[in-house]
Amino acid sequence: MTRYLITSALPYINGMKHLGNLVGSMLPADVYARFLRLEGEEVLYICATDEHGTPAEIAAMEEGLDVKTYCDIQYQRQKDVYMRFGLSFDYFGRTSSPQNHELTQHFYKMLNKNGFIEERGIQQIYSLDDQRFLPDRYVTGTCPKCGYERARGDQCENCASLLNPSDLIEPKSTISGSRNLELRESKHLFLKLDTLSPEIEAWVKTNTHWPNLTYSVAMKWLNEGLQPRCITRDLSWGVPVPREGYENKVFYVWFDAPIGYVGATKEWADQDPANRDWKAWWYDADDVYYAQFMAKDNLPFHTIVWPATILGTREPWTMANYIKGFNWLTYYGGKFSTSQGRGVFMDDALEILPPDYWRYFLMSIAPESDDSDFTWDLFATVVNKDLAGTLGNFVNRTLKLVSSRLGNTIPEGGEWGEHEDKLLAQCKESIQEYRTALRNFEFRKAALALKKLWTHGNVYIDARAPWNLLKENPGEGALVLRTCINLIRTYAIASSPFIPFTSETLFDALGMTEEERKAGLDDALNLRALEAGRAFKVPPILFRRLDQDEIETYRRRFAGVEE
RNA sequence: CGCGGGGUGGAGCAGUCAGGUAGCUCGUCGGGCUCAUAACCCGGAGGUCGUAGGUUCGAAUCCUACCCCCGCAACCA
Repeated sequence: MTRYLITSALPYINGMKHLGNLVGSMLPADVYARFLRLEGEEVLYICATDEHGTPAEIAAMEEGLDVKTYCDIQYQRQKDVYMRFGLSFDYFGRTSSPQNHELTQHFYKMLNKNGFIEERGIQQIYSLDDQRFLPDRYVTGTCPKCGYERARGDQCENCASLLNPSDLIEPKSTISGSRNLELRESKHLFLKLDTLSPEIEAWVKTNTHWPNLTYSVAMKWLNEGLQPRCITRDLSWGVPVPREGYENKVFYVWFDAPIGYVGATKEWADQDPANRDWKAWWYDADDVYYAQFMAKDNLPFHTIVWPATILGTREPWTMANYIKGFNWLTYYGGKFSTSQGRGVFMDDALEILPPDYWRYFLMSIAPESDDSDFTWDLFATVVNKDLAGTLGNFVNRTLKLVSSRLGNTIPEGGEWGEHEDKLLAQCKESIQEYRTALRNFEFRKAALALKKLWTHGNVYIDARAPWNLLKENPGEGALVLRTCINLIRTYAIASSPFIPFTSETLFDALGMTEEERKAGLDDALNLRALEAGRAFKVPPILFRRLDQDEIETYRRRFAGVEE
C-alpha cells in the first residue's frame, strides 16, 4: 500500500514567522497530512528549522550569543508556536543536527565521486572589521546608476539595476557600518547543474500534473540554461566540507537545507530505532508517494537544484511526486515586514484568537492561483459568516434546543424518512467534493466544500423546524434533533484537518470515546452513529464574532511604522 | 522584444487543459423563521468574461496582436 511522505519548506531559524509563511507551506501540509490520516493512510510529515548561514550568525551576534545557543533558543520558540497552531509534524528537526551533517557530507561525496563537483575561484567582499565575508546583500553603498544611497550589493531597490558589490560607490558593511572592505578571492565548490540539466529536464517533464506555477518555474529555469552553482561558503556555522583545503569553509545553506528533510527523518528514527526506519521512507522506497509544500520562492530549489543533487548521487533517493507551490499572502496589498512590524506574526495571531480561526481562514484564502490579500475585514467576514454563523451557530442552536426542552440526553423516537435521506445525500456529495479537492491539493475548494457541508445542517433544521415539531409531533422532533446531533459528529470528524481543536471540543461535548473519535470520512456519514440515551454537554460558544471596533483596533495595531 | 503569474456582475474567486449562449462565496434588495452568537433559511437585482482581430454552426474557453496589475531576475523567507 502507498505510504505518504510529506514535507513543508523549512522555516529559517531567525525570527518569528508570519501568517504568509504559515499558509504557504506548513499549514496546507498539515491539513493534507491530517486528511490522509483521516482516510486511514500511512503518513509521515516532516519539517525542521533551517539553521545555517550568515543571517543566523549575525542575529546571534546582535543578541550577544554564540550561534549554537541562539539557534537552540529560536528552535524552541518556533517549535512551540507551531505546536500551539496544531501543526501535526511526526517530527520537527533541525538542519544543524549531527544526522544532517553526516547526510550532507554523504551527498557531497557521492556528487564528487560521480564528477558533478568542480572547483572555481570566486571573489567576495571581506570586511576587515567584521572579520567575515559579506554576502552581497550585506553590503550597501551609492548606486552608480541612479545615485540612490542605500543600494544593496546585489540590486538597487530604487532603480532596480542589478549590481555587483564592487560597483557600489563608497560601499560599507551593513553589519558594522565599516568601510574597511576588500575583495578577496578564494576557492569554492560548484555543483554542475549544467551537466545534470538534461536529466533534470527529463524528470521535470514526467511531472506535467504539477500545478501550473510549479511547472512554469521549473521550465523557466531549464529554458534559460542552468549554470554551475556554488555550494560552499567562507563561514564557520554550517556543515564542514570534507575536502583538503576546505577546513575553514562550510556548505552553503541551500545545499544542506533540503537534505534536512532526510536528516530530520533520521532524527525521528534515532529516537526509537527499534520501531522507526528512516531509510524505508527515503531510500529505494517505491511505495512512497512524496508531496512537498512550499511558497514560490522555494520552487527553483525543489524543482531543479534538490532533484539535481539527488540525481547526481546515482542513488535511489526518494524524489517528489508532487510539488505544491503557493503564491504570496500579502498584507493590505504589500509585504509582511518584520523590520516595520507590518502584518500579523504567528505569536501575535494566537494572542488574539485561537488557532482554528486562523487555520480555517488562511486555508479558505490560500494563495493557490495568485497572490491573496490579508485584510481584517475579510478575516472578520469569514470568521463571522462561516465559523460563527454557519458551523458554530448550528452546534449551538441544536444543543441548546435539546438541552432546554428535553435535557442533556440524545432524544428517542421518530422514524428515519425522506428528509433524512435527502440530508444524507447532500452530505455525501459535499464530503465527496471535499475529499476530491484534498486529494488534488486544492485547498480553497476543500474549504468551500467543508463550508457547504456545514450549511446542510442549517437548511435541514430550518426546513424541519423541530421547535414546532416538539409540540405537534414529539417523536418526529426527537428524530430531527437526534439527526442534528449526529450531524455535529459528522462535522467534528470531517472538519478535523482544518480545525482540529474545535473537533476535539465537539468530541468532548458529545462524550465520544477515543475509539469513536478515530472514525474516518465514510464512517462520518453515519447519521445514526450516536444513539438515543447518550449524554451530551452544551459547549461554550465555539467561535465568537468580531465587531467593527475590534477589527479597527487590529488594523491600526499591525499597520506597521514607516521608516 | 527578459521570465512567470493574473485580468470573469460592487468585492473575492471557479469555469479555460478535453469550445456549446456564465457559476460560487461575500455584499446589496425583498421575504420567511424565532431554536440559535442581531445568528439561520428562501428569493430577486446585478456581468457584451482586459482590448482588437481571426478560426468555428457556435468561444470566457482555440489562434494572433496589443493593454493593464503583481511578482521574480539566480547570495531573499
